[in-house]
Amino acid sequence: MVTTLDLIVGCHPQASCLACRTRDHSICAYCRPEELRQIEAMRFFRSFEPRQTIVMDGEVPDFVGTVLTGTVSLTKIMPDGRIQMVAMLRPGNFLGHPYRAKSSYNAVASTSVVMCGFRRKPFERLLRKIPELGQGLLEQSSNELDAARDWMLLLGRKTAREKVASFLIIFAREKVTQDPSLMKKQIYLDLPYTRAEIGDFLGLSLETVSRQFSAFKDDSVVDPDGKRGVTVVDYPALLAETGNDADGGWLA
Amino acid sequence: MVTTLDLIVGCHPQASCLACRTRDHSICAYCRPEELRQIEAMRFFRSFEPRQTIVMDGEVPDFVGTVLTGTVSLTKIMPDGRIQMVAMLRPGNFLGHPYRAKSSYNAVASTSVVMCGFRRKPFERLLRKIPELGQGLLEQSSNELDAARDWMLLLGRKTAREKVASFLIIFAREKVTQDPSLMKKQIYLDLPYTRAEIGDFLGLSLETVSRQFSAFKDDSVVDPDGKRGVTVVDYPALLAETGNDADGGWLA
DNA sequence: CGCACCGTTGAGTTACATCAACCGTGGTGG
DNA sequence: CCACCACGGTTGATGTAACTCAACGGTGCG
Repeated sequence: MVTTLDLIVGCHPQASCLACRTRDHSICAYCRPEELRQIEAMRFFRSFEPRQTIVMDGEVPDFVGTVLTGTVSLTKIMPDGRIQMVAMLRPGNFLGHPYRAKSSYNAVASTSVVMCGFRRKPFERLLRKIPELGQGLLEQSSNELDAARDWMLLLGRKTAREKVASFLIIFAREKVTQDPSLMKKQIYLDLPYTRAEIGDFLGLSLETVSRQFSAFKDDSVVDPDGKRGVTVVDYPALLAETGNDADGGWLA
Repeated sequence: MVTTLDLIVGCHPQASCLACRTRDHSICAYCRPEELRQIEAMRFFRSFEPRQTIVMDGEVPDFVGTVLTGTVSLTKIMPDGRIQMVAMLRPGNFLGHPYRAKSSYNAVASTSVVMCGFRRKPFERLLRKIPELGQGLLEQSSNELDAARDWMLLLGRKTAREKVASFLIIFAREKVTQDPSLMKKQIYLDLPYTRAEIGDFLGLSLETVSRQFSAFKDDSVVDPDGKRGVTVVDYPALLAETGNDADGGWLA
């Protein structure tokens, strides 16, 4: 029997991880069929609704896992309520730190999310048995570190305009790398965030985010639809507004 | 024969890694004497002068390694010259990403630095042979990721005053954890940075950094000596100025 | 219908950057 | 030896980018 979840995930839970669409971009990338079978025996799927919190800051999560579909956002909150987003996990990315007890951030599903999870302790055992998993985990961690550092440059030194351009480029580039011909066409993006959340992402108020969107619209660079949709009208122009040189950063 | 380098490092190069003072906080922490012997055979020491650059952005470094003494700063530079520091490596921390070619930041020695290094390729081979090294590396990476995320909250959401307080607390806490009685005493800090560099650290101009130092002096919280030295007069007060709740972050 | 939520836009404020002057220190070379 | 300069730190005056407060419109939902 094929369930909705199966369709979303792209494989039947009882089928092999071999069929998993996101495997190549996940911690399982280096695993061979033999190891995948061991992993398969312990994994389970969990799905989350938009705005549902997955892990709370300070909490000891009993599960870790890979995002299969949707977007998970990691945020930090100051005692007085100021919020900063500190990571955006997309399909293939891993949530949780093995060997670490408390979480140091909130993890919230920004869209509908399906994850391939493991209970923490058994996963740690698995990790000791399968060094390839460790390599995958290290690679994930290094990628996130790179992203975090690009993000730090953005937060510390970029103008509001550059921040918003950089934000949009992250999503646009994802599509452009899939289909390079898009670079010269219009690119429609369905952002997983509200203006307020984009503000939390960029260290801006929601009003300035909105104003920058309007400014780019006036300059015929992007065309927001008043909701979460934006179409990038002039990709090269937008890229030039980020303050980076051509290939700069993120998931580069 | 014991050289100056030996004294700094705390062990003779020809002696065992067992004598290494920073081993417990490094990627070697999980290695057993047998593995340490393998590592020993490949490591070499390198020292750097203050302000000497270790790796350049875009360059392919042929060496990776652990900081033994001093402070190494990782910075990113925008095409127009804006600078943001993105990591501060202290003794025990690892510089470089195995399996990654190009560096995505500049690494500069902020003080005199001694590193325990490896050529990149042989290190990658070592890494495959010794899974414990991988675990150490993963832990380092996770720690840096945590630090980077605290830093992102700082850059995105904190005021100049909170930023400077947080900056000072990083160094003060290091001493306090060594000797908790210091918490109620005056703590002298020899910062490895100029005001301009602190600005690059915090995403501020050097002038506002200076002004915040003066403001804290007026409030009898710290007492800068006009150079790189500062004595923290009231540690709890400084802590309260960071905007975090008591235990908040960094190398916590 | 009424309400909650999201986005936009305007007016006024402010925290920080920028520009600029000044001081103390240490190094260098005449 | 001292004149000179480069460098780091401090402080003041001024400008401005972004925040805050506030009002208003559209959309979806109970």
